[in-house]
Amino acid sequence: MSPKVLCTSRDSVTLTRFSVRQPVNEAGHPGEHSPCKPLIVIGGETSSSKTLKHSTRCNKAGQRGRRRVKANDRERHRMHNLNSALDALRSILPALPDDTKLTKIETLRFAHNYIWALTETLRLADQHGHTPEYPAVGSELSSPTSVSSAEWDAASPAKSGYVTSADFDQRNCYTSAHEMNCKIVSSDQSSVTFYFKSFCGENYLKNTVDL
DNA sequence: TAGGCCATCTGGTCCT
DNA sequence: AGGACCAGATGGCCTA
Repeated sequence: MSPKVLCTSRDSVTLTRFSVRQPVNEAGHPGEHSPCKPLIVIGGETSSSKTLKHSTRCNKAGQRGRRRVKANDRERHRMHNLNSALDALRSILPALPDDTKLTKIETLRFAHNYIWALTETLRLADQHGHTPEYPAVGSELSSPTSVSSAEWDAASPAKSGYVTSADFDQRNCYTSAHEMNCKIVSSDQSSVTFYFKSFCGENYLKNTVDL
């Protein structure tokens, strides 16, 4: 499952696996508009307006239809912005080995785990008396390597300063539905190695950060 | 073919 | 009144 970028619609990205649907009117026929900007006219029936009452009703329906079209456009735009933000989040997460694109929920969970792992790394660095050195803006973070589920299961958390994500959540009065998604497996004066679940299939990742 | 994921439409609610 | 946000419904595409 690796959709490819097809086209941009305003500030958004459209994916080939999700062809932009033509709007379907009440008769079920697709519209004739540009694929990147579906338009649906609702309540815009034309009438010979035999009576003022009928005309008023049609005008109200037409106004309602125009409002609905505008609202649809705003909603589309809003969701595109949301997707852009998710893409931005994906772009700063470590690349997966097979370059698989994370789904929305996977992206959020992966980010949660990754932030936790990095937070723990900083905490351990501080514990060892290091001053964290942040990479220059635009520089690449080290990419994690793939870990088998067996290796994940076998990995023992580091004894020194080890904290589970569940502990982390408790310290912050959170409850976590998914515990133990990260493991600090080793830490010494010079580096911290952690495993974390990517939430993409059965992928487990390993990363070592130099202190 | 079923299930997952997604984009879009839609009506409701809240806020300015 | 109009915009932002949200959740439900719908239907298309893809994969196992």
